[in-house]
Amino acid sequence: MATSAPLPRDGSRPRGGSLPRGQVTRSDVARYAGVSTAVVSYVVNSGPRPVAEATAERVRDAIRVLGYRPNASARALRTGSTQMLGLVVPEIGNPLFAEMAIAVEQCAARRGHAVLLVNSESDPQVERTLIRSLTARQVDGIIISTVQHGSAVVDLPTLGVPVVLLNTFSAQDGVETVGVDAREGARLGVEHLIGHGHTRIGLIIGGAEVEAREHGWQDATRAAGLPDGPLARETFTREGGYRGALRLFGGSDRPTALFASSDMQAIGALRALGELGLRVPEDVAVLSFDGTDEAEYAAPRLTVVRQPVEEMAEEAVARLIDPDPERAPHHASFTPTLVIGRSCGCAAPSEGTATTAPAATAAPAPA
Amino acid sequence: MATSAPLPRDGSRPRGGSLPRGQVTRSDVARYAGVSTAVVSYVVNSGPRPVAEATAERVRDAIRVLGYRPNASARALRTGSTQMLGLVVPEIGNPLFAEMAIAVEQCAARRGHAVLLVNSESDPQVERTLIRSLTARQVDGIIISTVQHGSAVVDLPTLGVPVVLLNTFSAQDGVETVGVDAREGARLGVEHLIGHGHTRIGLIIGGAEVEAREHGWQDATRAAGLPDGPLARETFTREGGYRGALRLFGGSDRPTALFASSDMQAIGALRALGELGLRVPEDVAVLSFDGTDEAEYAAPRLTVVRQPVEEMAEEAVARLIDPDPERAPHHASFTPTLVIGRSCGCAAPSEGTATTAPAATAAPAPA
DNA sequence: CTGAAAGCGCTTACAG
DNA sequence: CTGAAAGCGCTTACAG
Repeated sequence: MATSAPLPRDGSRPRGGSLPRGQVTRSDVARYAGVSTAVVSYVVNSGPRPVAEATAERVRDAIRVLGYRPNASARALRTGSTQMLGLVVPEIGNPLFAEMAIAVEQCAARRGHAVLLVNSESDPQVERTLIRSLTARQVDGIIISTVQHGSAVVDLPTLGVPVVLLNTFSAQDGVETVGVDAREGARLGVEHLIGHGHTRIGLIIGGAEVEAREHGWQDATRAAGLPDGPLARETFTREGGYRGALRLFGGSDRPTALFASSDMQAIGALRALGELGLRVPEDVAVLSFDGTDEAEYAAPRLTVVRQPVEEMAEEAVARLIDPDPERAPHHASFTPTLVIGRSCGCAAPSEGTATTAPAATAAPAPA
Repeated sequence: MATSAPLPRDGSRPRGGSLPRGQVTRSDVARYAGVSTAVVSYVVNSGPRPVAEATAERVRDAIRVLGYRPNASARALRTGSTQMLGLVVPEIGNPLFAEMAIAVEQCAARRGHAVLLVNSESDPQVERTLIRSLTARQVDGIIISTVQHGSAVVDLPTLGVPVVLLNTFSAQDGVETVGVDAREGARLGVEHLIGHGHTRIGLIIGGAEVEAREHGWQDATRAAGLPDGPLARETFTREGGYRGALRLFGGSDRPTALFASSDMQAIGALRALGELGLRVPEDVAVLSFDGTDEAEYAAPRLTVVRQPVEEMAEEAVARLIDPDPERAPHHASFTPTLVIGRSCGCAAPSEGTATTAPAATAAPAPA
């Protein structure tokens, strides 16, 4: 009735004795409990067949005594699911992506999935290789947070595994996408600066292509009847922000406010402004896009347009793990919110109680 | 000669045709190339048997045409190795651990291993669960960066998988450990502050237990014949540093310098000092332990005792992947270095060229 | 140099 | 409620 002893392949497995050494398999458990291996599976997985309580108890005892742990590789091979998700980020050193990785990992963990994290360092070639290696590892789905907005990251459909693009501003053909309404977010932020009386607002942004945050910045200034401010294209890093701010504010005809497309750039800009002898917010108001923890501890605390990172991560994970077969791939757009700090010139909202959460939160923008 | 067509288990596999749909297996490749499945393996793995060049070429063609990708779960089941490493960090939101995760991932990738990253949020209970779940996923080894310095994280030997403790200050019984010489690092930093003429140097540190950084701080002050400065125990976070600094510097008899046990705490302290109306470095000199990117962009730039994160990660990964069977588990201690910024009161070393690397680096401390 | 076959540890129809 | 058996996709002695 019990299955036969496992055949040693190289002499390293035990030949006798009741407590097997080395990896304990379900067949050891079956033998110890005096049941078939199928029953062990039924108990471990609570199904798909019912098991008499007395039998189940014997199996659970055996599992405890032997210290049995199911082999995930075998299970994955059999079921076709590894219960793993891949996450591709462009740079984990950027707190925005670090926070995103945390959020994704926690959402996935709640659903019993682990996360294989890879870091492309913003290199499209590396990104492609990493995505391929993730599929080779049989992940059940891949979340890609890419810097390559316009371009096709990789030939997604040939991947043979569900993909969702996270941190993408707009819909893309045939791919699930999740992102923030960056245009509206930028508009909201710049509008706030205009509300403080600024009429010349610089922009630091990335890449070469015109994207949503630049449009939002224009939307706000044009709606107020103002001319476009000056603009600097730099990488989404502290250094990029530093260089951009030196350029925008180093001359005589400088703007009185800055909208930075990322917290990292704003942090770099703060240093540049300090070196130029400009005070924030007295001489230059600063507002940035992202809303990471680091921005909260910048000096002065940054006023930010906050991306709802947790919600976005949750959506991406949910779509991968519980896809809606009814629906074609679509784009989920999240609404960013304004979080007031000190860098925009508002009165300090929570001076002296910096240990708690962000201060005022503006109402979500109208759809 | 070619193996038979795969048997569909549920009708989803193809019944005929030369180009299989769904997952392409090595048996499809074998059939297409007119060889046995063994030969496909030999080609894919470049061994263990030699293959005639013409045959190998046919196999490579078949692989290309069919888009074959080996199934990692099957390979793992057969070989007993997943080519995956687990990495446990206490909080990925702390840039020190984010940088460590990047370094580990890159070292592992160079050796063909992927990294399963999990985040315990400094909860020992969660940490235990995560470690167990990592072993259940058959990782080849686990790198644990824990906050639980003194205590046994988990019953490591029963895990049945190699473990190295990263970011540990001292040796531990029967476990591989890798860490920085924190005592010497702290001594080095505090000595530097004393060199600036400070005689009363506060310390912000974590946890409840006395550890290496506290000893190093004492070593330096006592060696200079100074009394111990005041001390605040807080979490290793920006908030912890903020609270600690308010306590240490909020009274009348305040120190003139601060040694923070982590960059995060120093960042929080900078805010507190600002709110107290104290200038850095004029009124209070600040120096911290870690040396993350964020510290470089603090205002003012922090002078830090830098942990060689990349080297430590490399060592940890190497020990896991290429263990030395000759040697008993031991502790690898790395030497930290002093990196001068502006917060300690030194003349600014690279003002205006902040886009490049850190400035002066002190010689490594004597062994 | 190449192939037939066993087996890694699981899950799950199928038959009792 | 329980068991015998097939099969997931690989690798690798073993035999030719």
